[in-house]
Amino acid sequence: MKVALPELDQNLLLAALPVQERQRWLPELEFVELPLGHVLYESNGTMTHVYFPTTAIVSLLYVLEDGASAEIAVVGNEGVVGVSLFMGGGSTPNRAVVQSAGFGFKLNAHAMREEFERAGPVLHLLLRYTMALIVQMSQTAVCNRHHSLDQQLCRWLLLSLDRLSGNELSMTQELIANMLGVRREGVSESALKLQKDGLIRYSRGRITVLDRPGLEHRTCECYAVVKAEYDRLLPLLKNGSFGADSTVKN
Amino acid sequence: MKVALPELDQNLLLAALPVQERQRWLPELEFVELPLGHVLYESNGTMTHVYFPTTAIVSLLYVLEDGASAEIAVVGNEGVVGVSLFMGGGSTPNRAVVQSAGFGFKLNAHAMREEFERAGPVLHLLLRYTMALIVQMSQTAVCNRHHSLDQQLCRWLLLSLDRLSGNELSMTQELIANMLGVRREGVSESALKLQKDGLIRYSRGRITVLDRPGLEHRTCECYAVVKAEYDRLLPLLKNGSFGADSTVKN
DNA sequence: CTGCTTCCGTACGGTAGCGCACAGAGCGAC
DNA sequence: GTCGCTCTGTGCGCTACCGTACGGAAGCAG
Repeated sequence: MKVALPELDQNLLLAALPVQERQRWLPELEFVELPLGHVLYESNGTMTHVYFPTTAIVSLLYVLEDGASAEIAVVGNEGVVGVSLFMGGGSTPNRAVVQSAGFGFKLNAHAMREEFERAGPVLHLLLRYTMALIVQMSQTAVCNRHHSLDQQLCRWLLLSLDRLSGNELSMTQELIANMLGVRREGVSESALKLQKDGLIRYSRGRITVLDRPGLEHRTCECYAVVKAEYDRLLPLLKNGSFGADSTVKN
Repeated sequence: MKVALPELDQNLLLAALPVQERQRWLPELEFVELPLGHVLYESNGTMTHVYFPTTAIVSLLYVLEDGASAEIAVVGNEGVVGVSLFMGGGSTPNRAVVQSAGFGFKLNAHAMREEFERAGPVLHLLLRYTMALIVQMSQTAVCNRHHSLDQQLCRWLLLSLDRLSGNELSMTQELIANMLGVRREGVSESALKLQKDGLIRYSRGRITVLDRPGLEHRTCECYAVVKAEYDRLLPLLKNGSFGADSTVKN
């Protein structure tokens, strides 16, 4: 019973797989490097695989006709990139791009669909994750409407931080601006405020978070809502009894 | 074989049900009136039913702590309200409120889940619809970020129009403002521009659309993208062969 | 007709973020 | 070193939208 591959458990969805499914998937899963900026899917492009990030973070970006962009949601080791493969349709008008370099597993579309069709615990797991993703998207929509750049930057930093180990992220202001759909100069100003107040340290694409509670205090409610919803929908335990009792009440 | 109930076919999802499922659902479906302003779900509230609007339009609103709000998505006769019932979780941080009075069917949670568990064609139908909903949400997010109120108003009018028969909608500027998450005065100004240019006529909560192509010309790309995606994912034919061949390629 | 309520038009100062332009600072290449 | 590139700070006018306030118009009730 070779259920080795310790990297597997770094992705919470993979970690939650029941033993049987895990066995089935093992030969199909491919451990890949996900370098910064790598585009997993282009908007409306064909999707040949789904990705389960372990240490990487992937942004779902919407790119408008004029080139302007905005982040719709972010996926890290808690999730999977490419839900439309099993949800149906097979493509979305989004671009999926690696926001923070790292690794992950990829699984080919066929295997994914086949597993999904079994309608077993994996289906429910994936659907519940998708539900969490929906919540994140809708929160992004209101946040874009109502909250200040200062608040959104904090939210973004926290969301990224949650998906990384350590308290440092490498990210230029230019890239953050693309994600948030704002000007680089705006990010510069907001980041300076945070730096002046000792919450972060910033230098040429390296951000060190010094005061996480401080960030949480400054951000809008959106961060907490999204986090709470992920925790509620995906109460993933590393000891992995998740697949067994997979139906959330209500 | 009593597959009567002509109202059933007014909701495209119900219309697309294979005969067998239709028979099973009939005794469970309840035809209800959905008056303007009626709240189907409160944020994070328990959901006892899902709703299939026929002539009504339902808005999924996010209401912030300070009372500000924004529309996340809109559901009419093409869809179903309450996806989190089958997706998992059973609640969302959204409020579902009737934006345009009309009718619809409601189905209790138990029946819904039971059907979903059968993992038949209905599951795929619902998931594909959910995918379309996701696209709408993400489009809303970018639109909120990048497009002008003028454009968004046009988009909103068109989305509503698509879900109604006729070219008239009854809607105060106050309500539209709540949906778009802007000031009423802003809506007033934008609507006036449209009126001056002869695209709509507005009077005390009644909007008559005079020049639909004109609206389409003024709106942002978001409207077309969402519409195209709905058409792609839910190519529903009224002659209802949809359930039979329910797997979209790719 | 009178009065009340709802809905809509308008005005005005305030501000967050944009577009643009440019200067300095860190860092690697040579 | 020094050149060149990337990344970051800063300034300035501009626009869209906000908050607030008020007046008028349409419609309903008596």
